[in-house]
Amino acid sequence: MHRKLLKLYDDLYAEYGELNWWPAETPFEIVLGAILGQATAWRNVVKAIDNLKSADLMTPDRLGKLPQGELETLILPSGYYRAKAKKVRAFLTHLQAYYNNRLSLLFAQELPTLRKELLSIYGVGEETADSILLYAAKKPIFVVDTYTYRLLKRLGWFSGKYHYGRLQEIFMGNLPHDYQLFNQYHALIVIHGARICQKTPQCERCVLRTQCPTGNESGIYQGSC
DNA sequence: GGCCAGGACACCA
DNA sequence: TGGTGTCATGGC
Repeated sequence: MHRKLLKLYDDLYAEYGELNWWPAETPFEIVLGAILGQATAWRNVVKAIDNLKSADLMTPDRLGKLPQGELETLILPSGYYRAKAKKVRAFLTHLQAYYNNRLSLLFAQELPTLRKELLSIYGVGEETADSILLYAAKKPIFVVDTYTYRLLKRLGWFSGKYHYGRLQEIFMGNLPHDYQLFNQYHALIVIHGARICQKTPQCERCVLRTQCPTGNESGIYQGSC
């Protein structure tokens, strides 16, 4: 599996190159993006983030003082806006209560401790916690998402239903725990999946949905849909 | 008009 | 522990 994972990485890297994720200006923006991005097309998340930026609310201090109703209105384009407003609020409440709104203090902890703490916050599940850990706190942990699941299923490297821990173990149990590697690898998987699916959402030949028409082993669709 | 998008949680058996 | 319903906007 070690070699296969590295081969897949090389194929994706050859296709997309260095990506330098996450697409955000600050760690706080990454946290917000991780929450607002739950089960949502990224273009809609960008609209919500832009609204917050335009209102000059991209700090825990200022956003924490914003009334719930106004927060809901600003993040409306990202969908599930009432539920997400509660989640953002829960994170901000935690950050204020225990770290005086300083992300750097929160992130100063060891990975296992920090992960457990993030998971204890309402609205922060495994993927959101790991996205924050990897991209905002720069900890070496592999982020799993639906694209990861589809790709590994397609490649025949994973069977059964979606299971975060099992999917994560495939990568973390067979690759060096390197921050840069995990960062780039997950970014490549998402860019690959998102590009194809955004281009042709209904395409039956999409490698991440059905069978690859070329039958290539890498799982990278090498034709045009 | 229907499908889908970088999940998490509540509830039930 | 696993399965299902709910949350919701916006692009194609």
